[in-house]
Amino acid sequence: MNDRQDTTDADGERPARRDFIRSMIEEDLAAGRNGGVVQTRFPPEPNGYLHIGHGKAIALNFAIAREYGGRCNLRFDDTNPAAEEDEFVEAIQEDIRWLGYRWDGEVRFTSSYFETLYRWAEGLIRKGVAYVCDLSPEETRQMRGTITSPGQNSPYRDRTPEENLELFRRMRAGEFEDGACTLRAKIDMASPNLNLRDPVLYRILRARHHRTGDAWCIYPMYDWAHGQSDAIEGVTHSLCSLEFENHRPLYDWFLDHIDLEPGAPRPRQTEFARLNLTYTVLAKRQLRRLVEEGHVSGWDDPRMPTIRGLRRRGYTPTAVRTFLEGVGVAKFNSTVDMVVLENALREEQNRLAERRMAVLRPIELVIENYPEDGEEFLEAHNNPEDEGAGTREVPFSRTLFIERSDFRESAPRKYHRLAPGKEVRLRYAYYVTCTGFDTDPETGEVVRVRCTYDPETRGGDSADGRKVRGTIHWVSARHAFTAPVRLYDHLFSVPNPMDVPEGGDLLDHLNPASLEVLENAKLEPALRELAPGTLVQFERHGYFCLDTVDSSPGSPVFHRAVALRDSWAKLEKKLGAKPSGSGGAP
RNA sequence: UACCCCGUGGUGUAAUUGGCAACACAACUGGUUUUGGUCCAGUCAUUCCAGGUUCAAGUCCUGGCGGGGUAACCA
Repeated sequence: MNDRQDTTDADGERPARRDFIRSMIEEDLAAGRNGGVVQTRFPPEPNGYLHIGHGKAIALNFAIAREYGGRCNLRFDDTNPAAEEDEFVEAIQEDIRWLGYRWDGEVRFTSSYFETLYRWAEGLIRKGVAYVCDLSPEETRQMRGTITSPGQNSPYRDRTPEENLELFRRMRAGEFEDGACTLRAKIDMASPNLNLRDPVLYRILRARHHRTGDAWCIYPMYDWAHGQSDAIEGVTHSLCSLEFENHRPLYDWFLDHIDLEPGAPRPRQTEFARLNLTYTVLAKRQLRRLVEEGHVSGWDDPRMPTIRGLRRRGYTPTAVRTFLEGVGVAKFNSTVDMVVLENALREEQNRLAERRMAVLRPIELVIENYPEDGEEFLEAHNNPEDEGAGTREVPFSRTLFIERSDFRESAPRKYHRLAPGKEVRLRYAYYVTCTGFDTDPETGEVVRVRCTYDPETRGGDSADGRKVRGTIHWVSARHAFTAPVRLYDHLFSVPNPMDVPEGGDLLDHLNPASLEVLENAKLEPALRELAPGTLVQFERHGYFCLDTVDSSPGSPVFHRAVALRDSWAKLEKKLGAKPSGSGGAP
């Protein structure tokens, strides 16, 4: 678990880019703070699956530790047994490892520090800065005041340390009902920072904890547990998201009031903006809703922004990391365009993925001058970007399938594909010229395209040097196999789904076309041997893989991880948008 | 209505800490191309506004304006 040998990145490299956090760390280093040590941590609560937003925090913490020769712990912040489960402890570790990050030493748990935390709490009581309060949750809330008005002191605020100590021990011993009392810090009920209005340190809660079982019936609150756990682990830089900014004074207050080892590093909290992505949501609550209400197939649905969803979708750890480490970090709440994530995959896979031919929406193409029973095998490059990927043989015959969209009864302007009288290249095969097409007498729909081929152009080159503008992909009807192919699109149809008009619902923005299943895709034979999860490029379409969940031997299911850029679609849209009067052919 | 944080191209981040606003993505032009992919070249910002300090301000000061966060015995 703590091995580092398969960490993909080299250790100790200085960051190529600087941000306010790295600048601060370098300042600390220059000033000789913390004895030149940099230590971070990733502190998830084990109450759900990780998503790409967590990925940003993971990448930040682990990358910083790596860059400065420091350490990064994985610590489960398990202080609320009512919400946490072992299942998530396992899943979270798996996801972090999949991303390619390795934490230092053993996995940590805040629950391992319960005893130390408890002792420190008694210390606060002895110093007279913590007290047992018998107010009910509702009373506590009411007396805290509001955002614009100060709170009032609890009537239990002035109990003596002796009395508090006894009460606190009885709390731990289980002598009081759940919710009967709390331990609170005695700070300032009039503070403009609500977090300093005598925050609760411990509540009584009889719930079975996933690690400590029934050993405790009092549990520390986040604020009390977090900074102290950082201190215990020697964390120097405690990075968290912006909403904890107002907690920082409390974080520091606790550190000031416990008895830290002299000379021990004092952790410092620094906040950064969490990741937002267009066309999706990154809030645990919303994601859970999508799963529970069945709008997706589960936490690993390829449309989900969860780490598991991305993995199943076909994203590679390096592509995700490239994205994560490239988005930068700042204190400004921003939203990164989903295309940046997609682009990271495309860019990587352009170099790596082998090419195959797949016809997603087939229409028959008959080569009238090709021998009825003819068959030959043509050589195709597996990856034009990588000579080392070699070549393969693709079967060719008289009847092929081509994309429906590669034929038009009459060619619009700038359309370089098949239309009556037009010549195109069949990739790695021959030039063909369209001679006609057949339609269904009932519907008028084109059911077959006819053409003749030029035998002199075998392989896709003509000796006379004539140019064809279009190259289309194809599969041999006799040799191809049929399989379902799923096309995924954004889960939501608007860039910011959280922007819901009054009375509306987030789900109003769900994209009804986020999943399209093509049941009749025709695939070249080489695709039969594709390993599950491996990405290949379907030429002219995008990067696809065999679904790891829904495929079974003999019945493969393919899906698209990300589409190729499609500048024709863009052009066509633009041409179509032009008023018909102005753009007509001469 | 209180307190805290933040405002740099369409988007996300830079700017040697006061010295010609840079990189990536997107968009748009053009070129190459047996993927309308890739690749190559080019275009795209008076740094939220108004004052002030300075030879010089994205950076420092003042005041506005705008956005976000905060009132769990959640994290």
